[in-house]
Amino acid sequence: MKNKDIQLVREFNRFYTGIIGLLDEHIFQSPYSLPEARVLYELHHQQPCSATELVQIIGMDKGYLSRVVNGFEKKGLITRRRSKKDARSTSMALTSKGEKEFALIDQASAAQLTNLLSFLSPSKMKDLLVHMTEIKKLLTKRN
Amino acid sequence: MKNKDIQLVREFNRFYTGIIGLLDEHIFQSPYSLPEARVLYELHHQQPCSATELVQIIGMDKGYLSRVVNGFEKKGLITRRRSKKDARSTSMALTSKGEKEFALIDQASAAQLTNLLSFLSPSKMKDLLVHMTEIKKLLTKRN
DNA sequence: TCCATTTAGTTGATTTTGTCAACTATTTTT
DNA sequence: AAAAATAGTTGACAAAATCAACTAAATGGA
Repeated sequence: MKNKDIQLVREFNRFYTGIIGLLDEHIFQSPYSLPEARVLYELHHQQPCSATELVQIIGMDKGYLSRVVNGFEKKGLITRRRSKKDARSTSMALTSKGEKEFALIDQASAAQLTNLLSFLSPSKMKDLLVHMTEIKKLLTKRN
Repeated sequence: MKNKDIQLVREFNRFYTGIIGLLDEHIFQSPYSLPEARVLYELHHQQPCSATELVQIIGMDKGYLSRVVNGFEKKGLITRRRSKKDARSTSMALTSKGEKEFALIDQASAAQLTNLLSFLSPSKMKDLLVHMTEIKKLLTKRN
């Protein structure tokens, strides 16, 4: 593997880290922290699910997650009930209020990205997607 | 702009955030924190430079940077001297020890990436670089 | 020149974020 | 039934980041 190649990939990584940082900024104007937003996102997509599942997906400390999730419950964003199969674990899901909050963040995030990409012509946008798709394919090992 | 397009870009962003997170992990085995490593990186590339310059480039709080940089000085990684033109600002540069530390981190980082990409054939590697270059072009506004 | 304003950097206080280990209550294994 | 493993909680702490007040120097007028 060529050294120069690695340097170029690193340069792209630095570049894209900046882009992602830019996009994460919108969260600072919301009442949720980045990790909270991430939990909300995964809850939306995984529900119903247990804390352990979220820990595995997000790679977050379980103690930390426990607090985040307790906060959500206090705010009425989620419901929790003990699993009947395994009384150690709880089954979590977003309440309609939780879904609303998620939708708010999610839409703001999409809007921010839309804005960031607004200068792209439809054809350039298509190109962008092709490149992204290809990178994802290339970096997802199995084949 | 199509809604679906935005969703796809967001999916790529999530995917790539994971990749970058994976790569950042190597830092946890080094005696430097992520922000310290970042400062070291920028010092290496910008030196000689002032704290204000680093603040602008990295987008870091100046108080925070001040502490990081003071720590570096105590460890003998950098030298500082008052600028003659403007006695408020200091001109910083890496010492040879600082350069050595930077090189260690930098090489470890490159090695980690090399490892991550080791399964790519030379031709796939070339493809990857093409896509990255194109994305960078597309997202760098001016033209 | 003098004075007000701006700028570079430091410091203390505080908040936010994340980590770790101990602990309870269950479940699984043997 | 005892031992080991697992889910989640909690307290203590450490690391990362923010903010405002402060010193010292520079700058831009009146």
